[in-house]
Amino acid sequence: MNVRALLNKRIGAALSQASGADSPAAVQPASRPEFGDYQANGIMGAAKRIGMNPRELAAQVVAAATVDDLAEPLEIAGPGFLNITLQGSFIATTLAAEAPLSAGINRQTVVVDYSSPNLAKEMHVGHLRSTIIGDAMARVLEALGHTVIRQNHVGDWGTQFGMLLAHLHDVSDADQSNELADLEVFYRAAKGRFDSQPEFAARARAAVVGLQSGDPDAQAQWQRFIDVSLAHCEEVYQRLGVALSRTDLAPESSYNDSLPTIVATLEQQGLIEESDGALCVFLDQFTNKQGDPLPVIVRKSDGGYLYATTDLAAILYRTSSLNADRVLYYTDARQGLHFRQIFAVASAAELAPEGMLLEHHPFGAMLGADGKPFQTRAGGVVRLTELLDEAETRARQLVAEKNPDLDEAEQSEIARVVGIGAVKYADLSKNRTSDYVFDWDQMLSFEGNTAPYLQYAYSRIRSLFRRGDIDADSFAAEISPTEPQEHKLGVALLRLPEVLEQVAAEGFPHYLCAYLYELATTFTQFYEACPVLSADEPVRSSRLALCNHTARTLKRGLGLLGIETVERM
RNA sequence: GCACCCGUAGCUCAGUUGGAUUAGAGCACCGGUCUACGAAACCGGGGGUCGUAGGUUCGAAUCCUACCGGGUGCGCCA
Repeated sequence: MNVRALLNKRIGAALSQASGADSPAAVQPASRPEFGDYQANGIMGAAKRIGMNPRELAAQVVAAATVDDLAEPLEIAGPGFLNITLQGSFIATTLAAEAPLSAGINRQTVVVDYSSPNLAKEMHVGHLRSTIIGDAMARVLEALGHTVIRQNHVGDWGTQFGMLLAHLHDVSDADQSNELADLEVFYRAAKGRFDSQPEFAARARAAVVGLQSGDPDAQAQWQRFIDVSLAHCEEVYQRLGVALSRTDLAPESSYNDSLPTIVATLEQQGLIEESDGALCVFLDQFTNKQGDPLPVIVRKSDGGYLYATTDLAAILYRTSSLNADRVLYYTDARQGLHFRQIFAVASAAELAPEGMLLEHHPFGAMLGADGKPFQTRAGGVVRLTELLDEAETRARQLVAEKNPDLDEAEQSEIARVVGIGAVKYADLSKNRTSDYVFDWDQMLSFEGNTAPYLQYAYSRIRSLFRRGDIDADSFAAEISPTEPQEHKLGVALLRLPEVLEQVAAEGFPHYLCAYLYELATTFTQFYEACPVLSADEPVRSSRLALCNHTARTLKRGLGLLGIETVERM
């Protein structure tokens, strides 16, 4: 149950009735503990609009609002705030009921376009943010009951594959597996020859033509290369715990056949102009350096198509074949203009129906501690496999330091969960729109808003149940919050649904991280103040139930971020 | 030149779409808590004219305008 939405509804209704106009109640969690659990801010604004004294209006709202089944009597405060404190019994029954997260959700079919690496090379840190953030969003949307269709729009087509195929052609069959084991090296070798050997470059271009015209040999070689590259990606996805499989693939090449149709459609609509031999769509709202209209080029002067055309084809596919209500694109911020243009063209050409939501959710760059783009010491790209290796190595050292008594296998497993979780959480916990600084020490710290801190909080609760010899899965007891820390923890536990809905609406997983961190700190405050196992019944059972609920919420929340937990660490 | 994003504590970041005469966390710094329901934790302290200057109003880190500073993008790569 979304308590915030419920309060908005109830108080909003009273406000509309009292003010005679539709006004949002603007309920949000209280900014300070002395103001209760939630506060309604909407009364001042409504009073201004109708020229009424805000405190008078507040009094009428209090009289008209029916909240006595969930809250203590509403309090008017300051210039016209309403302070809301939830009843302990409401907290208890709501937590006990455990309504599904999908309750009350207007279900949509949502396409989430994420990861989308270029298959010509190995996955590197540039792919990390899209992969992690997109995956978390897909999980959250799914948990809320939406139909989520993951789309991994991998780059498997284009001129660069010509040189890769030409180079592959020169390698004996026996050596191919070896050569392709390191795609980064392979790519550099091919690129080196392309730039320095005219004969090779010519063959590379010929290979592109062969590929595009459906030459069986070229196709077979290409397919082989793609398979190897995809296997690399899947290895990374598996290690990251990212739920992308071959069925989620929507490679660029899959749109090849529909590209001429897209251009023809645009032509029929009279949107196409020819400029220097290229077919373009000009839209007034986009201008170039000279202030002239900026084209979206959909077909090059040599007849080839571009990613703009492919993206338009993808929009058509997603609306007509996938029946998407909403499409979310997780790509870096530099592509912002591209997507604004593509969405505008799609709208002008009516490729997407009116109500369909196309949203680019951009993110900033990953920077090193020096504030410059995150690179290896040599200045090269950091491969994801290497990054994840280092995360596990560093976590392994920490585990060995902190808990040397655990056996080797368990230490390794904990290191894996903590190391990978730390990398993912560091990214997810920051506002995705800005650049972020990648800092090993910060993300692996057990202090502050980090994955290890949350995982630790979880493992402490599990430890409590072990110590008490209580089976958490079958444990059930009524929660009756009496101490302030118990009340605060109960309210925090109720907030998961409203936070998830906000994440889904705005595409910001860091809201969920902030929530989980707050939940964990609220829990430790409770845990410091309120003895559990040594308490007398029924307080003991009530507190155990709070602990159990907290552990489940932490695990569930982290799970929605794609982060695992361990029973001890 | 135009467009988009961003300037918040020494550092890394929040700030729920305009809310509460004390702008929050975590690092780092200073000082307290363990013969442990896990100290991998907790409690307290110092540290900010929210880039600058105006404006809008009961009320601004948040909205508007102009500057300053940083990042990114702007015709046949993706």
